[in-house]
Amino acid sequence: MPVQLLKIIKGRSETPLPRHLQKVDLRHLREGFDHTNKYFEGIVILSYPVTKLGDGTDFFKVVLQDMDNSCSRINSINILIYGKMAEDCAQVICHGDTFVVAGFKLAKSPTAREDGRHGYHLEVSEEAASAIYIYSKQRITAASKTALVPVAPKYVYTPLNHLKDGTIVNLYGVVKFFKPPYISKGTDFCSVVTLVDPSNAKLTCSLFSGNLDSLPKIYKVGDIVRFHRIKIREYNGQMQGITSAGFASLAFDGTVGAPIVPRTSTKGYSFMDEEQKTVEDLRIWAASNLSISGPAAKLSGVQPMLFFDLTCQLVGKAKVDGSSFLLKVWDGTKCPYPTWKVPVEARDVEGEKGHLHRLRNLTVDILVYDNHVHLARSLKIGSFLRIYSIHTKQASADNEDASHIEFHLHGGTGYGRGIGVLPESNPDVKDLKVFLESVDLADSQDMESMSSVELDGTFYSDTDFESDLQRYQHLPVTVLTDHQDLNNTELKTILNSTAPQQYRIRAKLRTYKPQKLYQSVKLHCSKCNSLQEVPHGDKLALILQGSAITAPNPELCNTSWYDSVMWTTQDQKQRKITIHFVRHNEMIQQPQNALLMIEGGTLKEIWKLTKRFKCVIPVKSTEHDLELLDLSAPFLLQGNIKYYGCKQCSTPKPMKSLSSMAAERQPSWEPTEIAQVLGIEPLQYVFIMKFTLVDGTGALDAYLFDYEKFFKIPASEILTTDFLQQKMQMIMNALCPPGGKLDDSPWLECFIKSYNVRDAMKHQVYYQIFDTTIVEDVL
DNA sequence: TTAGGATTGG
Repeated sequence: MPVQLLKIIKGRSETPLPRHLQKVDLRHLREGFDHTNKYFEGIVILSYPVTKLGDGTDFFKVVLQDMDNSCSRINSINILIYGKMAEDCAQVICHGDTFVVAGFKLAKSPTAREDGRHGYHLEVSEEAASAIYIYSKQRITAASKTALVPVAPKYVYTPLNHLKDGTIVNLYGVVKFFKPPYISKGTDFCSVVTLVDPSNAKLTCSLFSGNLDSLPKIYKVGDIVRFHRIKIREYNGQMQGITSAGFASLAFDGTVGAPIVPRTSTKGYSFMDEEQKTVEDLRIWAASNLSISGPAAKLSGVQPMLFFDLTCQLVGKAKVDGSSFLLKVWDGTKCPYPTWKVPVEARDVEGEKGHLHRLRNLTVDILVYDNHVHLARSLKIGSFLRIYSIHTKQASADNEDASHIEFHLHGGTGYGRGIGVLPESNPDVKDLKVFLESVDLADSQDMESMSSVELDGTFYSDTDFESDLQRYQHLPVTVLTDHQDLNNTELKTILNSTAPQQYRIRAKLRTYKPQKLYQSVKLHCSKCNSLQEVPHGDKLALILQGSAITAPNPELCNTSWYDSVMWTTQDQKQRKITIHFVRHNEMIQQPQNALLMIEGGTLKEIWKLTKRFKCVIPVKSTEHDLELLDLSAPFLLQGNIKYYGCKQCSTPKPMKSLSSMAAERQPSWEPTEIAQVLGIEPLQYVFIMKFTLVDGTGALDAYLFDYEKFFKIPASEILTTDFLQQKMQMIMNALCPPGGKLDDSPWLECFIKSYNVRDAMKHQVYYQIFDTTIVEDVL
């Protein structure tokens, strides 16, 4: 077959395909069959950016959906286009185009298990005498918008246990080991990084770049990285990663709950909400699956004859000889042992003389050797460093002098030995700066006499010191968002006063209920003021099962404002599922903006749909209209939030009421608006807790009724988001240390209101916390 | 190309 260039044809009848070509069905793609005169036709549902392979060949990947088998479990296939055709094709195709490929080569798809597409992919290139015909975009047809074919993210990330030799992949991982960038024996910088992920596989990567900045900015074990276009090779029976053309990386702090700020030198990188979730999930996984050593060592805590990583500031530096270089650093704490001073002339030390003198009792000399000299020489005075795997060497026993310790950074890169420069934005640097500024140099001068040997255990560890500091500073962990002008009132006075009144108080949290925090989340109707439990998933599953018994009414399919797709499950149950896609401007909206209604879906199926589509509404058919299910089920699912309506205050309307919203210029599908047009009084998620507060004059139970202001965590999201649950637990542990004495508890500053509750039998005064919030740095 | 994790010399 001759090489044919891409053709764009307006209507398919205008230029028919060559007559010798016969259409082949997805189901009939088999190895060993002769596909020479066959062509495959499908709809473009996804395409990826053109990339270059290791050898410089252009590469373009397109995913096609087979319209003849759109209801089959596997109805899409990857098309890999190489060389000139890749670029030609990428320039003209659009999502939704009809795409014909002839003269393809069939090969096993290495990604079939992950992407759920056909077990084979089609390879297309000029060399293989392939031809591609693209029919310009037509109005979306029913099958392509079933969009159970999801519009996948732009990048696919391969779990570490699915890596194949010779592929170029994108991946995420948690750093288990790393060597900070060093100058290799070749022409580039090198960094070696070992990653792990929840698949429990491990991947060691050798990363090279002439540009230091383009290597991943990893500062500690437990950091999370995202690599794009890393080449996978097999080496000594194990998979290995290596930089390929176009390699790019992002790195993130691995601390659960820390802000997710990508560290990268790449401009214009893509980073979606979904990827944010990936990072947070990996953090949580790593927290319980990766042993990350405790808080970093300080000079005050060094042990002789060991290796440690030191975060410090560079005060001075000097050349010693050809193979060693001196770094004078401090971290604000004092090393409890006498330390070795490297003999160099004071005039040969680069650094601010006055500063060097003032800090002389707090700085230590670190001698770095061989391959580290070059980098050490380039360091700027005042910069913040992390020096990895410093050896604390005790002076030899036969030395007549008093024993002292020496700090060496030996040559080589074993165990990640090396020097990393930390940016000012690094959280550890921020902490260190604050600490350095607080150091009273007069103290360290006085301590000089104590420095020889003080090993009787009277030194406080840093954690003791910090918790003491917090205890004595009396800084409250909650603050008022208003009423700053009020004075504090003692709890005794409040308890002896009549209600209703408002007070500012300063108290400690003795205990709280419920202790199981998930039990504190309820649903509240602001109209009738009722509270109810959040329905359990099992209950919802039952309601959905019940509604699936009602067969969808075909007359309610494909109306003026939505398009419907109906199919029957392949399993024994032969369940009928119908999805109604609401149209806007005669078009189905992009999945992330689209609203759909589903009949007969299971909880799992609905859950999956919410990952792709903005809004999902479970419905059932009646004789004349689609209707909401029983209000024990959510009237709407959006993201990972289920929205419920109040049974007492709602008057549900048929679904056609929604058509007016669809006709709006830009339907926002806001839950409150949807609720309104459907006659639903929405319930709000709320935290309800009882805090027992004490201040030395009395004890008072105050209720917390909080949508999200107090904890800065939306009550609506906590039940479905692990890391928010962890965060809330950490906040409560900070407010009320478990098992701790009251002395260890921090102060809370709160605004409370007293109010009367009377019934026929009795009268009681209650208290509620208002206008109060957790301080930013409580964790 | 370089490194391919796996301390300890000066």
